[in-house]
Amino acid sequence: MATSEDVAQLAGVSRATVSRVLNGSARISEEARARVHAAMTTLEYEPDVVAQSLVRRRSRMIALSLLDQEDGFSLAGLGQTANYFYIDMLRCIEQAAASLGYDLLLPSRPRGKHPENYIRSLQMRRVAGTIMLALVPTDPRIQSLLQAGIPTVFIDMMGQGDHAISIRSDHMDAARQLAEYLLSLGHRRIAFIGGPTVDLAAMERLLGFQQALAKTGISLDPDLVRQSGWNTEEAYQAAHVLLGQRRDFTALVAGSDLMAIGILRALHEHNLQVPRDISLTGFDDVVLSQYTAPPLTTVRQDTKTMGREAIERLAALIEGRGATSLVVPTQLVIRGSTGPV
Amino acid sequence: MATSEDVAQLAGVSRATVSRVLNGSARISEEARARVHAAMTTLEYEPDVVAQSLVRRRSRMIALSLLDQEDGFSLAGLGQTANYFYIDMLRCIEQAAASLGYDLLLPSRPRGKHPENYIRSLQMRRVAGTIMLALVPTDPRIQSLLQAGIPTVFIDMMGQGDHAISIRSDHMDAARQLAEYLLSLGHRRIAFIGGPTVDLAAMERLLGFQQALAKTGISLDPDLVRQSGWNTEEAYQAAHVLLGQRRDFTALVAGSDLMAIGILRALHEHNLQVPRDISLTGFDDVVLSQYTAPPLTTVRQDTKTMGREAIERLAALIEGRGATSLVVPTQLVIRGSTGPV
DNA sequence: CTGAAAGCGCTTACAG
DNA sequence: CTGAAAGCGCTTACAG
Repeated sequence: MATSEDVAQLAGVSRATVSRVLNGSARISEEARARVHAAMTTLEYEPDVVAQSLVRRRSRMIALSLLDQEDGFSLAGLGQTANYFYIDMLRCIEQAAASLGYDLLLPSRPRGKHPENYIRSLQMRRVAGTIMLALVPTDPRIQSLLQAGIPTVFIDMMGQGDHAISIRSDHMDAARQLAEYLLSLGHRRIAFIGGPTVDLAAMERLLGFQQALAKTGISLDPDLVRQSGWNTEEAYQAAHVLLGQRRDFTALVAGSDLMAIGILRALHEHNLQVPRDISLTGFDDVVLSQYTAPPLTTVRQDTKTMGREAIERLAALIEGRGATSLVVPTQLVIRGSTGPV
Repeated sequence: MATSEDVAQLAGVSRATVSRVLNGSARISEEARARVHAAMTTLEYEPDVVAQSLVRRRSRMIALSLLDQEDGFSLAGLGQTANYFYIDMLRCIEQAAASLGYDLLLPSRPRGKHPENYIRSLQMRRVAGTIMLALVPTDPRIQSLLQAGIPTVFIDMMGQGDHAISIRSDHMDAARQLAEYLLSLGHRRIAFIGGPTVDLAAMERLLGFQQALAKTGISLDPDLVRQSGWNTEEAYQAAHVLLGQRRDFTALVAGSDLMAIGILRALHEHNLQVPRDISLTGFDDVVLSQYTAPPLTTVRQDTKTMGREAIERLAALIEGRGATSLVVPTQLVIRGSTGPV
């Protein structure tokens, strides 16, 4: 593999000059630039990113931290139904990162969970920035990260600082769209099985829903509002409990699509047909929600925009251009799981 | 952040000595070792992995390449139902990598798809090895990788060389277990909607199934054997076509759990009840297959073992200890989607 | 516009 | 057992 020295020799210039054309420095004669370019192509030269990282004190890697409330691994939670949504998010992030020439890194963290160790390991790896996805808001690493000044984008959670912004869906508005749609179908007694309300997104969805109903003078029966974990299993059980006690509602709003899948099964087992007996809605619009029976009415999070904006704004932060937080709109998707009363 | 120079000064030794105790060299006096260790802890020293990579010409990063027949991105395919299985695989890989102190890298590949570029970018990043997951066997990068001598583990596909091994499930035996179970329930006319037979795993599953039936003197009706893409949608459609033509079977074997989910919906739409009218089986045992109605009988791939062995054997390859390919057993999981004739 | 030199933080023969 | 020195492949003031 050719080095900048090889290129310099072939082009008859110094390594400094090679470096300058490589980095697009202005003060280079056209002639030198041409010779260097020629040499680079004949030698198939590609700069050594490790050496660059060492001297620049910064790599072109973005660290990914996600979902690790559970056991400290980034991908660990992905297999759980609670997090299927984030898979979509991840692919959009990867795509955006690649188009800006950033690698994605899943750092191993052998030395315990002290947040300082986490930060140090990021610094030692010279990561340019980090994307934090779906962490619990109390994760101690968040504070350390904000203090360390590593450029950071939080997705789906709050968090700001000089070098940090956040990107989230407009959960309240999403819930409003769903509520208005159900109201338009004539539903008045509506049950709600949401995610854990310690989770901001879950809380916002509940609030948005309540407020939209209130606007029409309808209030949610507190006993018809339940919560469960984000995963399919817990939602399934919560639905069972609810159905054991109450049946006097015509629509049921689930906190997420994957929760809706569990709830669908519970309804099924209670011999309730969807949407004939009960209308059911999800949240997120994961791919799978097209394949339930019936397919789910839900509200789509715009993962593509979120991923692209996350990387672009992170790049701006890295390059010192500054960036602001963003709230991304959602879109109602009507399918077969909802119908008129 | 402290450097080895700082440690050396505080401990009253040279950087060479610091480096030696860091790397566990034998020829170090107990006293020097103790002083260096003391200095390292008071300074909270951690070696700079970038500098190490540069001089050792090798990092502690393992590159991940997966699923990118589609558009060149590693995570792109994960969101599709066809690949939900690999999410499980990934988390097991990450866990194993972390426990051996390897980072995982998702390299961006801006410069087109030439396999040489791919290899060069891995070399420039000094990756220690690569894990290849679920690529199509004709992917040109595979050959280049084998030639370049970068330690590689192929998961779920063949491929061997001096520095490469493969790890796969025993698909034929998995299909045999399924066949024998269905036979024991009294099924004789069985339909099969498998994955694309250009895919080795799909082919092996079909063969294993056929052979197990043949042992009992039963042959699969060729017209009852169909194939579709691995995803939910295509399987759904294939099932529709099949059910439009034939109904004279009592069991249907799907090529994967996610395919089974699509097929389940088609059966539903044809007013066929599972398992009363037709028994249905999946493959893989993804988390979701517990939550279909009814839950799926399937055969579990041991992702945990596969992930752990992949990383451990890759580490062996990296360290020049050598390693051999591995076939991992599967396990029948009986749930509600199958019943007696 | 361009080159010589120093330096990024480590490791590793080479001597002793 | 240990240190001085060279080197990994780049970038960047500093001069000119």
